[in-house]
Amino acid sequence: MGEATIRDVARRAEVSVASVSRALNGLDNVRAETREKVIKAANELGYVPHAGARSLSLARAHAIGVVLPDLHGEFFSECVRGMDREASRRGYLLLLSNMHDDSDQAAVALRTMRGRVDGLLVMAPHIAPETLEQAIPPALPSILLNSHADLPGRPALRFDNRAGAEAMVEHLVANGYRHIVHIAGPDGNLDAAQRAEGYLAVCARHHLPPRILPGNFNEEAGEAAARAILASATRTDAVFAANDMMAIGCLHALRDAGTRVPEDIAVAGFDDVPLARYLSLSTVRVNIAEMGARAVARLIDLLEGKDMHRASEILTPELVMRATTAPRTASGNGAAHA
Amino acid sequence: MGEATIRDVARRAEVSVASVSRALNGLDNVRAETREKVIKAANELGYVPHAGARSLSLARAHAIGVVLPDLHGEFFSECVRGMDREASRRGYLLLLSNMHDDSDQAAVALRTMRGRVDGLLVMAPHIAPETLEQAIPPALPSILLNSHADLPGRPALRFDNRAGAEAMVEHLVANGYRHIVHIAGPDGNLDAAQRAEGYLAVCARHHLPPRILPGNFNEEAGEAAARAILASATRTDAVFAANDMMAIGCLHALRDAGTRVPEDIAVAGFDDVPLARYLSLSTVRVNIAEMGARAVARLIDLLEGKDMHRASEILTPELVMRATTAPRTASGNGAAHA
DNA sequence: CCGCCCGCCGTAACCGGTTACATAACTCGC
DNA sequence: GCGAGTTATGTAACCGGTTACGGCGGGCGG
Repeated sequence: MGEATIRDVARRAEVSVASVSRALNGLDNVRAETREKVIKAANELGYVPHAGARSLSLARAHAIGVVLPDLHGEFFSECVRGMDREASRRGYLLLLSNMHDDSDQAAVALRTMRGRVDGLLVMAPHIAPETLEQAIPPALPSILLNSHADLPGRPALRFDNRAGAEAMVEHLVANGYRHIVHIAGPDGNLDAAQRAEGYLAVCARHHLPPRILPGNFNEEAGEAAARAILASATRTDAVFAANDMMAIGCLHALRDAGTRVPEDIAVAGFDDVPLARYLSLSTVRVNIAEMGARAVARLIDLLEGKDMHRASEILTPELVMRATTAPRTASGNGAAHA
Repeated sequence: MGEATIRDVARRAEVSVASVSRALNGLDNVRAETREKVIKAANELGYVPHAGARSLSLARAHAIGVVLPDLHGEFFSECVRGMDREASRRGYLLLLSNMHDDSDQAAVALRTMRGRVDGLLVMAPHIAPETLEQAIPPALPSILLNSHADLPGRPALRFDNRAGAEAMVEHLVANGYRHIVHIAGPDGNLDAAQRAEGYLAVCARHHLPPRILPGNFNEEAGEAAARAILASATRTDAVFAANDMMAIGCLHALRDAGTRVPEDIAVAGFDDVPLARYLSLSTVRVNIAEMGARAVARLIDLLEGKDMHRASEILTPELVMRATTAPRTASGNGAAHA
């Protein structure tokens, strides 16, 4: 019971606590002999410094708080993985708190971080900037991920959703598609809104009539959209969904109905979830892990005063062209592979 | 700069720090009037208690440390999600540290948790028990997840990999398959070893000749295994891979080579990753999120002295039967759906 | 009217580290 | 041989909370 404290080590090594602290932290103003005595005593006692006490007196916790919404699957784990990689490389720990949409809960999560972490990484695409602003302890350096607006003192990192969407729609146009439908993401979601913007911009540029179907990022919404498309009188030769899951739902529903993809209708998504590759779904890749790592890197730079670039940063996603948006040919150019 | 401390609040409310502490923590020995003064002052100053200091004096951090290996994708996120759900429900935070295989690094990760967390959740299927034993600070309550042996004072939680594997192989046998090959996981991985055991047990039970191909949990290993199977003279009518990713790799490679699944060769995996459903892959579902949640629940019970069940716990996985292991018929019973 | 008890509150010690400052010993130059 | 400078060490204050303990005033029983 009761781990050894620094005073136990001091007693055993017959020196003062100050010397123990100095010896173990590698300060140079201790005699080699003393240092050895201390290290010996520490080993014998199995002494491990109490990080909590340490961070209290240093006013440095060497931990960063991560507050994420309830995102699922790859997105979440990739993000955390990237963060962890960078954090552990630089000697920091991650304090994690999922917040489940509810914005009160978010506030609570943020408060409980006070005094445990040196800085915050907050991803909250669904929370209003003002709410966020007042929920974050003002003195805590923090970086916003994929959030709404910029907040005064807090740099942000986000993907250029709009550019990604534009690139994809341009790609569709270049491949000969003209009647492109967009399946939107949920209302109020920033990523979704920006992707829709990109779609609209390209439509306007090429004088194509835009057509947007509602969605919510779930597979079912994609299926529903497919049904709507098939039932509708308006001609459609390509679908650009605001995320991969909807694209996949749509893809399945279309094929089940006997529609050939891409010969009859092309389908594209956004995110490049692992599934996408298996289904040969064209999509826009956002490198989540890298975003996480960058965020951590920037936050630590900020914490350690090495903050060279103080502006917000925008990561450009990459177009991934696969079979579901193959160039349009004179007509269906061969059977779907069995 | 410099958040308000409890002494600032005390000064402003014109009471002592003790009263502030009592008032804010809801103790009953403060006059209502005093409590209000304190709360008012605290709000005006935007006071948020310093969790680090709090945990130092309470010897309670209300945080639990999670040390996970570098697992990817769903497995990781599901696990963390389950943990977080339970933890936040009970007012705890998660301190996360991925350890990247290297066992020194694991030791470091574990040490830095001292004094920050009240308990530990350790998943280390690849680290020897002795190494683990001495790396975990002895006084820190902890629960082992999917690890090798039981350690003296530390309860463990694990999946019954063996039972899951047996169930799947029995299912294959029941569906008429007799020449079943197993693609193994990486050496030294406990999950992998137990799955192989289950496979061997069923083979022995039915007097079927076992055949094991090497693997490493990656998709490529599955593809390689498929090539080996196709090239080999020995007849094979079913493949049971130690995890889904290998099963999926195998599935693709087989189909690319023109082999029909399941008519010519059935394929089964283990894990039930989301991909499995899309590919209609039969598999064994392990509810990772639940394991995470249970682990957290048990750890907190332990911490709070509510530890009723002190034994290790074993979760039984569930068989998920899909198209890739459909019952064997007289012969191929129809075209694969277009 | 006195003593006791009780409710409310403040002072100060404590959690386990770090570190400013004081001190002591020792070197060096003159 | 002595003052200045250097180096190694110890003492105690501090980080920001919690809480044991004691004081004080008021109500109450005797």
